[in-house]
Amino acid sequence: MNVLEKARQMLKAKAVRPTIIRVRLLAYLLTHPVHPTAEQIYQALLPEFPTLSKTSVYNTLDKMLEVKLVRLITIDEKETRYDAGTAVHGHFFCKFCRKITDFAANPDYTGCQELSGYEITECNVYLTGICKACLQKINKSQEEEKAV
Amino acid sequence: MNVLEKARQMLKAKAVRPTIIRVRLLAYLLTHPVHPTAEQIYQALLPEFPTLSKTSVYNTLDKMLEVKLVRLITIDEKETRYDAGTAVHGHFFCKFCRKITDFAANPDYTGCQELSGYEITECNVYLTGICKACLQKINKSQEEEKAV
DNA sequence: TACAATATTGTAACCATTACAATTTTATCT
DNA sequence: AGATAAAATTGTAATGGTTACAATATTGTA
Ligand SMILES: [Mn+2]
Ligand SMILES: [Mn+2]
Ligand SMILES: [Zn+2]
Ligand SMILES: [Zn+2]
Repeated sequence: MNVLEKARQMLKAKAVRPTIIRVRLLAYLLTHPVHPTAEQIYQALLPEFPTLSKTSVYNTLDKMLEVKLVRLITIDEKETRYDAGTAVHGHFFCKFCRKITDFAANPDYTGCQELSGYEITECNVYLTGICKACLQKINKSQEEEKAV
Repeated sequence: MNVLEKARQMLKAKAVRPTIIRVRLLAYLLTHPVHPTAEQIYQALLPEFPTLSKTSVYNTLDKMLEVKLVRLITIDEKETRYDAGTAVHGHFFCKFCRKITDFAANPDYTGCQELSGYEITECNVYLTGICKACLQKINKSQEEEKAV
């Protein structure tokens, strides 16, 4: 089953009409797990849907958020990002390249005193720092500076 | 030592000039650990500083973020909130009353494979749901509905 | 095909945040 | 104290992501 059919199935399973835009947008998220912004999604779909409006992107994302096919990533305060990854996982945000990467995280706060009696529906673990690739770049440029 | 003097000390320790606005703003955060927005901070300080500008609030907060006297809470995608709480802790966001409460959380991701070689500078654990008080309100109104 | 419900579009507005130049305050030196 | 320079604060305007809303197009059903 290709990704378009998969997206269609996922939408149907959540009783969301699998319109062409919804299917392609969800398929885009599934095949591009880089936590894109609404703007990036819009730009990516524009060639295929020349009349696409950004409002449709937001509407579609809102719909999918409602039924939990997509989750919101607010680690970058500048703009919201979206993730079709359903499995529980944490997010790391690199301050240099601004990329967001996944990592394994499955925190359990059921035993937490302060939260007893609370109903928890979403969980996000956000780490911020510098990724390996950027650290290497920084080290390299520092060495070059020393050499001069 | 009162909170103003404490705020002054904290600023000095971070080599940030303890100007009157900075001292009062930090003192406000220390005495109001409710994770206020920039707007709320501005409104709270306005009576004391009638000429206060919102730019100053943002400037002051940015300065304190730089030296880590304050941390950013991005759990509510609508607006950024600020926290002078330095100790490691998690945040719970109630979708109904929009209050953010603290809870004990000290995740350790040093052994995480995906992050080996990464430099982690910030850690945020965000939980979203419905707080105890709001759940009780909802239950009560549901009972009343039944009764009618 | 006709109809009603739903989805999509285009435009304008909203609003938190930022840019920036002008003004004021502060620290330092004579 | 007065002069000077650096830093902080202010006011205004702009930015940009997001939302409101009415008009248009598409879809499902009979
Ligand atoms: Mn992810
Ligand atoms: Mn807190
Ligand atoms: Zn990076
Ligand atoms: Zn609540």
